[in-house]
Amino acid sequence: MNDAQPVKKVSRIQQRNRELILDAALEVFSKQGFRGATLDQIATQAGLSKPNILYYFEGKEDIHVTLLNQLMDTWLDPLRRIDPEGDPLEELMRYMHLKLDMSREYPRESRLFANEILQGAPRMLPHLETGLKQLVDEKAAIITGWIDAGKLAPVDPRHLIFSIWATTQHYADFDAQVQILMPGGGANSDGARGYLDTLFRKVLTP
Amino acid sequence: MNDAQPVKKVSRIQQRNRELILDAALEVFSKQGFRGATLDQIATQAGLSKPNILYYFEGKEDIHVTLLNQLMDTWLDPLRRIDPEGDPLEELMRYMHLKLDMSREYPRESRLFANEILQGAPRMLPHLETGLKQLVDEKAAIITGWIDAGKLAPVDPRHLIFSIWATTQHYADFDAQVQILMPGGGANSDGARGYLDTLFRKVLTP
Amino acid sequence: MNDAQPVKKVSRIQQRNRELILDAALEVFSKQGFRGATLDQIATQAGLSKPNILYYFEGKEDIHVTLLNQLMDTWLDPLRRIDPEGDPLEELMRYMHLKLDMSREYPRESRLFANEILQGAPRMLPHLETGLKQLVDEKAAIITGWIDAGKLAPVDPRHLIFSIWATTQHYADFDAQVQILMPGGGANSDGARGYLDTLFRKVLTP
Amino acid sequence: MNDAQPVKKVSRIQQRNRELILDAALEVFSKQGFRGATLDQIATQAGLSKPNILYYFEGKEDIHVTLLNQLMDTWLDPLRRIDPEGDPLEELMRYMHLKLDMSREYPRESRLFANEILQGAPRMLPHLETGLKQLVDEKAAIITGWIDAGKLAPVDPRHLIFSIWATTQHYADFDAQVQILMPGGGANSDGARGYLDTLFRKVLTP
DNA sequence: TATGAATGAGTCTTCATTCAT
DNA sequence: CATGAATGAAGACTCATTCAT
Repeated sequence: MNDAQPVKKVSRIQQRNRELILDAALEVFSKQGFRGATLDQIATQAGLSKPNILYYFEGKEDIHVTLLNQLMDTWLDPLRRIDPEGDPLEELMRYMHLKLDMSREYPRESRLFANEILQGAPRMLPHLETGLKQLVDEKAAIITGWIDAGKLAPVDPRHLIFSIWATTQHYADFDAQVQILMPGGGANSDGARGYLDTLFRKVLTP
Repeated sequence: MNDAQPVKKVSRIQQRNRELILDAALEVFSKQGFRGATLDQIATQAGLSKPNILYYFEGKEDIHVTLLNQLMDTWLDPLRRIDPEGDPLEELMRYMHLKLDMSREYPRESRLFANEILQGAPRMLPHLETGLKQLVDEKAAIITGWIDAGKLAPVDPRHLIFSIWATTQHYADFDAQVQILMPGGGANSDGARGYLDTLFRKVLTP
Repeated sequence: MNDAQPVKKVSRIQQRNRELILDAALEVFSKQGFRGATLDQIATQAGLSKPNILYYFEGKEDIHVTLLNQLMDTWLDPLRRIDPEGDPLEELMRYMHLKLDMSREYPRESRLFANEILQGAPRMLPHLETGLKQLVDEKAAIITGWIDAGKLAPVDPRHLIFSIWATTQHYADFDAQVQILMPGGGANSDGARGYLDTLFRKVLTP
Repeated sequence: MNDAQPVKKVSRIQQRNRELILDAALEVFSKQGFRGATLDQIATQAGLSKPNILYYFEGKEDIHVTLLNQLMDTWLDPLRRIDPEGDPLEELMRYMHLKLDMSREYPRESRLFANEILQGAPRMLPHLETGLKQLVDEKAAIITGWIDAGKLAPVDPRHLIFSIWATTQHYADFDAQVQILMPGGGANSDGARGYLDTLFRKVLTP
């Protein structure tokens, strides 16, 4: 039970440092964008030396791509979970709330993604064209089915999805603006939740 | 009547070149972000030499700030036009449609703005804190007045505004994604207009 | 007669600096090889700043390739001049002496070339496979014709050419060794000329 | 009889690893030159880790110097074997053929040596100035004696040696070029042997 | 012996900006 | 007004070598 596990120990340092680096990079990339970020900033943020960063990743781009790949999975998970067997309205409302939660909990990831799409998604096009498109097509079909069954108001499913993305991610991506414009600096963030609940419930209810 | 007017002639060239540069810079900044853009790209795009660019502007930052300043005016114009005397629902619906038009006609401006806010608005904070905040406060008060008068459904006016911004600008800022996900590459863009009209009409109708 | 020629003046600076750089690069590359040479050394040798070097050339490789391209022409010129109509023995002896002269006058070029071939000619293969091969084939045919006409002793023309190259370039490429081994430090360099004259005259005379 | 012999065992591993490293280093140095080679390449080629390489050698330079030292002995052996008592012409012809054999069998060593001399022999000057020079002087005296005895045609013995070196090593050092220029890619390598035999026999025969 | 991890000193290259005309 | 030439500062990446185990 007290077996030495030197191999795993080594692996743990690797694991730990890769995570340190990815977290630091997420911080920096999400704030500065890919071109604006420097390895120096990432290294400082991670508490490692610059060459040590390059011991764990092949280069700046490698770090960025690794982040984006990891992100896609987490990011699309709520959409994947929309259950064709569930109650249509509640499934979609739950999806919207999950997206809002993610914007609140993972604003850096949201901004990283926004940055990438804004630049034309140079490093994500393949991901979007395969994984994302397929998933959206599938879920759009489900929504259409619900509408045809009279369980939802008739709306274009893709524009519906866009509007959920746009309104929820707005609180992460445009946070600087939100903080300025909300009385009390946006501290009372439940306003958004209530408003968006009303908004989407009204548009979806048949 | 045949007086030479060198000063004005110069001024015209100046005017023209400043516009050339700003247009080129908008193109480049909106695609690459501030840090990702280079003076070389802007110069090439403008058809001018690099030192000549710096004859008209003090530096890269100066160009960027000038663009943002110019942008703010145009960008906020539709909001300013919301008429306290008009019909509440129609005023807000018109505002939303104007914003959607702007996203369609001026996507570069939208992306430039999005880039800036994403980075934390380092070069626009003053603008936001004074001009924008004041305007939003003022219009929020108007909306609140309309709600209190029973002419609109009761919604938080600021979150309403955010959702209008988010949903309309989405089509400019996340265009790369929209193009991939919409059947036919998003060519039929009237779907968005119809959907958003329904969305906001439903949430606003008392 | 004293017309100002501003355009040419500009061109002259370019011309002059490109030559400065190429000469400096020849010095450095021929001594250190491609990988061993640094832009710093070339810049110092040329009396220019490092970024200024990169104003005139696209990079280290560009300088190297430019040098090699220029070199090929000069280097093959003596071979090109072998005249099918001339006296066979004298044509070949003249060629050998020209090659020896070039080793004496342009030892840096010889070493640059030797370095490149030693590394497997990574940046010259196309040149060798087209220009050089064609030229050697052509001259080999001429030599074969002379041999068939009984005007030269029967030798393999390609190995003959190789031996001329090897023996003459040796005095440039292996100069460090020659200097050590020749009494008087190889100052009396006419020994080589006399020896090679005898060597090739004996092997070529029918 | 069952005594453990850890020291000798260790020594054997040491011996084996030093040889692995030197062979790998020869491969890499001869292809890339000293500056162009990296410890990583040598380690990979040797199948050892980089720090392990540095356990056996003090550094990159140490490996290189060790290689050159080992090389000198082997390399000069054929020259040493020229027998003052033997038949002059046959001794020298045998020497030439031995050198040609070595170029064929040990091209990496030839290139390593050529690289070093090309760079001005920075790490071999002492060797050349003592061992090599003394040996060449000695053999040159023998050749001179043979010439004075009328057993060889009168040629400068040092230039004779240079030409033997140059012509035979050419097939190793300039192999990339030879492969391109010889019909059939130089597969039929006996042409060189016959040609050089003729060449030197003619120049040496009194 | 052996190696995963780490780094200081380069090395190439980019770029906003300045110089000189 | 305009631009060819030039550069200091910074940035990504390499590599021989050292550290820690």
